Amino acid sequence: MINKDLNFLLNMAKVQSIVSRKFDSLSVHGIGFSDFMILYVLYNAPGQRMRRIDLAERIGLTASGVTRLLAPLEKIGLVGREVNERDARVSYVVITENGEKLFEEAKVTAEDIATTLLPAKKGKSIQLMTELLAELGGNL
Amino acid sequence: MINKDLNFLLNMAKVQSIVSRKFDSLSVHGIGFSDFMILYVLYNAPGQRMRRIDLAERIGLTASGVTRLLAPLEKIGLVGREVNERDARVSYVVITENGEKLFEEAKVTAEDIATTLLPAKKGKSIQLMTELLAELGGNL
DNA sequence: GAAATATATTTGAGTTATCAAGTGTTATTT
DNA sequence: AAATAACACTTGATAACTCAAATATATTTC
Repeated sequence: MINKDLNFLLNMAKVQSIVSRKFDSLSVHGIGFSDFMILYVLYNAPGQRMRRIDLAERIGLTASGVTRLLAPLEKIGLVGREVNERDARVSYVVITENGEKLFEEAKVTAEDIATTLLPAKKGKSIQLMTELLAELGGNL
Repeated sequence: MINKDLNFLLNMAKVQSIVSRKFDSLSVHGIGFSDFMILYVLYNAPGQRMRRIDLAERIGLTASGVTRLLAPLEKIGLVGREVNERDARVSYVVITENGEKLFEEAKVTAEDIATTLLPAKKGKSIQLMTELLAELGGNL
């Protein structure tokens, strides 16, 4: 009916839709899936800081999307903003202490949800899929 | 840093984001990714028709989302609406002749894009991932 | 058979993203 | 050094969803 590649992409879209809805409905400590992703990346970034554009690239969104996601996170104090002395175009995003704390808590919940969602005994499949995703740009 | 299951889900989210953006920017015959999915499912449904709620379940969206996606598709004549004589709550979605025609054209483009996006030689990985996705509800 | 419950769909309000265009700054030409 | 291009980011308009509640039927229970 449809080739394997397209079939794969359609099914990935469907699964992603189901998974993200389940994640958000379990509402991991008041933040959404993308917010969690941002905190995760910042938490592990050298100096806990990144340029907005690099952050966007890293999580697979556009710069615009990142600007809009960060605004509320900044407002509730999970991230902060720092200028670059050498280049006034750049403004770094920094994870705050509160952001780190919240991430550490949310991480536990998120891992739980992930493990619940994924069928056990699929360790090897997950490994393979993670490798394939990495080749598709999923190198978070 | 983070367990394998969660890492997998984060990477899937990222890849999905990249893929769907690429798909939509190539604008497959004026319809979006989800629209394409709807036409695909209807095209292959017995009688080319489905209840809205079954369609929603099938593509991994909510009934509400389906209602909103169908409205413009109906307006441009790619799908139609039919009542169920036995149950007045139900209204079937039917793919129209124009809808079928457009799907057949869009399918070619979509398959091309999918194949371009996925690295060649990954036949076996795709197979495995498709199987795992099926276990996660990705049985389109 | 009336009342309570369940089901299919739509709607109102809000969220999370997009693209294209705008702003301000830096780097590169010429 | 003035003009041009490139870059980082934000903003306005819009799309594609979500959830919770509303509407309109059907089905079950008593």
